[in-house]
Amino acid sequence: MPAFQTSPGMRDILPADTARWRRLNAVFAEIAGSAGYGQVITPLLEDIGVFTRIGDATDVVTKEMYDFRDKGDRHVSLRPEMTASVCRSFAQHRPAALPWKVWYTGSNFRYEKPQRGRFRQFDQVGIEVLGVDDAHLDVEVIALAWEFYAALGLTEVNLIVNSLGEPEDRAAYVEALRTHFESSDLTEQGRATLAKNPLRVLDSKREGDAAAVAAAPTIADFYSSEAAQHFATVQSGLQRLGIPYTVEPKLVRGLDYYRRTIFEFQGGTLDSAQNALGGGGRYDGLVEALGGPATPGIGFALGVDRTLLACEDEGVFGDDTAPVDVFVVDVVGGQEAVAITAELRAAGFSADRGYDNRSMKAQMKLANRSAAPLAIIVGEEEVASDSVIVRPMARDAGDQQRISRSDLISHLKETS
RNA sequence: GUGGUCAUAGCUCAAUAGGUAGAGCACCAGGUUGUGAUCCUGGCGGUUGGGGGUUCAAGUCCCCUUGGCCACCCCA
Repeated sequence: MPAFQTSPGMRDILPADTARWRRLNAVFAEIAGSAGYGQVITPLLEDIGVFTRIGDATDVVTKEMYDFRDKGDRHVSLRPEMTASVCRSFAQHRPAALPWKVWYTGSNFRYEKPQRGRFRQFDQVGIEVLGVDDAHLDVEVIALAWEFYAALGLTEVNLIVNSLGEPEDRAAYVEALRTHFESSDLTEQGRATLAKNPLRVLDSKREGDAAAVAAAPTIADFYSSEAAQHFATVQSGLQRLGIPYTVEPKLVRGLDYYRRTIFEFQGGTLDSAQNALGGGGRYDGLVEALGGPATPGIGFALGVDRTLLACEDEGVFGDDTAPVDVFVVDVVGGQEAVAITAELRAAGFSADRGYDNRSMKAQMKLANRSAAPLAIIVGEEEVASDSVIVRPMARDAGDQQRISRSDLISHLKETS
């Protein structure tokens, strides 16, 4: 066992996997960029107040934050999510041109018990839009996430939407829920949840709570006409775009700041409890809570790790390896390889080489393992005749050739 | 945080009722003078996650601890 290993819930992403990470991020950046979103990069560390504004009924804030006092005695926390940071950034810089459309990618930290698809340091990609109340924006935001999954090649993704209504609707509904559950048969844990946040009882997976949850009042009965209209516009927009969705009246989300439209993407292939690939919603009021002007906002965050798990389940990744163009085998000391790889790279070819002056057989094995289509071989004969061997590595790629040393680059350019 | 389960070479796993650790892959070196991918031979490699206990003897039993996984919880 190694003397040191990663902390619980944290891990190294090794070269074998990072290609997928880069692809995922590249796809996301492309989609967000094509819709007029700019990237925002916010600090990993924020004043803890930025996050406590999110709400005191969510475990993310009350139990799971990596908070501590820095050397200046500031109470800070590693960010447990991105939305609050983005809203803080908006309140701090007050961009004049609205809407402010941004996307981001990065790590978040939550001190939870790790499981598959649930890490203490986990990555998200997401977007936030501040300053527009339009229900059509809700449609755009949801559609972008949908497009992203499609662009990755995922097909088993289910979109679930709901509306929490206007703040007053939501408040009235919460009271109705409280009344209902207080007179219902709930488990002990269910009662504890009820005391903190009645909405979350709807999320219970305990059998003992199932009957009470099934009999609970539904949010749809509490919508004001504005909320109902907003939600109807969102749904008709999704239909117009041909995006399949399911309305789930019992969908509630973990963070307390959501109002009106909320949505979640579930992976059809993920049978574990961690099947939420991503989610988001409207959070009008969050910027104000962070000291900014009253500003409507909406966005989503998608879990990179879970999305990658879904990609793996659906087999959307082909061969990730990106071999170099050329592998240089030098059995005359290595100086030739130094010069040749430098020339090749300067000419635009990617090139790797063998080291430690190993035997030709050993270096050829390295060349083979590198999957480079071509090997350049330099031995005594080549040095003596001022030439190199250019050897195609594939079985059916023909014979090797001896090329004049000075013609190497031009020869490769002609044949590639 | 609660409950359950697992932990053996770099990786995937073996090891009869406790008797003192093995295979495949990978890696390295050879297979008659420069050339890989197949094949053959050999080699490297583990105080069996860590600590303590029971026993003549523990990878195999007990306790503690660390970590993975699963469920609850929470959420992406």
